[in-house]
Amino acid sequence: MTTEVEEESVLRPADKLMAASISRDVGFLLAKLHAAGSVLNNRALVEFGLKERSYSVLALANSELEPTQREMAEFLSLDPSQIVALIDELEKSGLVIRAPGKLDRRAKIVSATPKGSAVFRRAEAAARAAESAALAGLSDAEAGELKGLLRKALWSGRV
Amino acid sequence: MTTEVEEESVLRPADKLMAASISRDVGFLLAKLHAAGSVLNNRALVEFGLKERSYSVLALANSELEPTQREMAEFLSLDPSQIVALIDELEKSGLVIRAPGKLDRRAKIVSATPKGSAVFRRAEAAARAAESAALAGLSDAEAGELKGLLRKALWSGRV
DNA sequence: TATGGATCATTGAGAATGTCAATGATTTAT
DNA sequence: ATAAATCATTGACATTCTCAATGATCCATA
Repeated sequence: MTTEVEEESVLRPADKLMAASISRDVGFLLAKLHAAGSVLNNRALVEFGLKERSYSVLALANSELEPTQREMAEFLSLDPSQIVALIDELEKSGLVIRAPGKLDRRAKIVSATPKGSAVFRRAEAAARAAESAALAGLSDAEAGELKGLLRKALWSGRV
Repeated sequence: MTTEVEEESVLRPADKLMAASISRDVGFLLAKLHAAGSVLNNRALVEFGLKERSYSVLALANSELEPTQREMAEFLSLDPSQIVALIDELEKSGLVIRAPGKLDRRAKIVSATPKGSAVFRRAEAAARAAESAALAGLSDAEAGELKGLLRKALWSGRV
C-alpha cells in the first residue's frame, strides 16, 4: 500500500510487467487490487478518524450479531491482540462499548454506541464511494460477479 | 494473515459474521482471501527459502522484461527501499543479479541467474498448487473468471 | 463439588513491514 | 554548463505482526 494511485488511467512504465507470469497469480492480483483500494479507502475514512481496520471493526460492532472480540479476530484475519488495540481506540472515541458475554463472561461483546452507528453510516457511504473508484474499470455487473466469486472462494461449502 | 487456515471446510463460530455488511465490502473480501492464500503460499515457498514477496520479485527477475528496481516497486506496490532489501537477499542467495540499465545507468536491471531460474520454476509449481488450494471453493472456470475480473479492475483501460 | 485443562481478553516483547527524508550518481532540460 | 529531476540506497521512525505469558472464567469429569 505504498505507491500512489494515479488519478488518470495513464499507461505507466511498470505496466510492461503485466506480461510477467506473476500477473497471472491470483495472490498477486488480490494484493495489488487490495493495495490500490486501501489507499482510496483510508483516504476516504480519514475524515471520520478511521482507517480500513478500525472501520471494519466498527462495521462488525454495528451489526446486530453481537460479535465477541475473538470472533472479530478470526473473521478479520487478525490476531486477538490487534483487536484489543483497535477496540481500545474506538472505545476511547466513544464509538463502541465492550460488554461481558451473556453466556460466557470471559468473552466481550463489542457493540456500536449511537454515536458509533452514526459515524459508521457516514463512513460506510464514503467507503462505498471509494470502492466504486477502486473498481472503476468494472461494470456494475462485473463488480457484482467479482464480489460473488470472492465470497464463494471464502465460504464455498459453508454458505 | 494471522489466524490459521482450517484444512477442513468446517462451519466456524466466526462465520456467523458473514451476515455483517462488511462482508459485502470488496476491500474486506480481497484482504481476507489474500490473507488465507498468503498462509498457504508462504507455507509452500518456505522450502525454497522464499516468501510471497521474494517470490514475486524473483518472478519478475525471471521474466525477459528486464525490469528495473523502480518498476518492480511500482508494479508490486512496494516502496523502492523494500525492493532493495528483497533483492539484497536474493542476490546473496545467488538467485538474481543486478546490472546497470543500458539506457540509464542510474537504474538497475534485475535478472535471475540460472540457479534463480531453476529455483523459480520449482517454486512456481508449488505456488500454483497453493493457489489451487486457496481457490478450492471455485471451479476452474470460476477461478479463471476471478482472475480476469481482477486483471480488468487493475488494468482496465490499459490492456 | 472440587479440580484440571481449556478458552477468553489483555499485556508486553521482539520481529517484520511500511513510510519517509536525505544522499551520491546519473540523466534530462534549459 | 548548469539546474532540476530521477535512480538506488541508507537510515530513522512508525505501524503492524507474531507469539508467549497472565488472570479470569468456563467446561469436563471424578
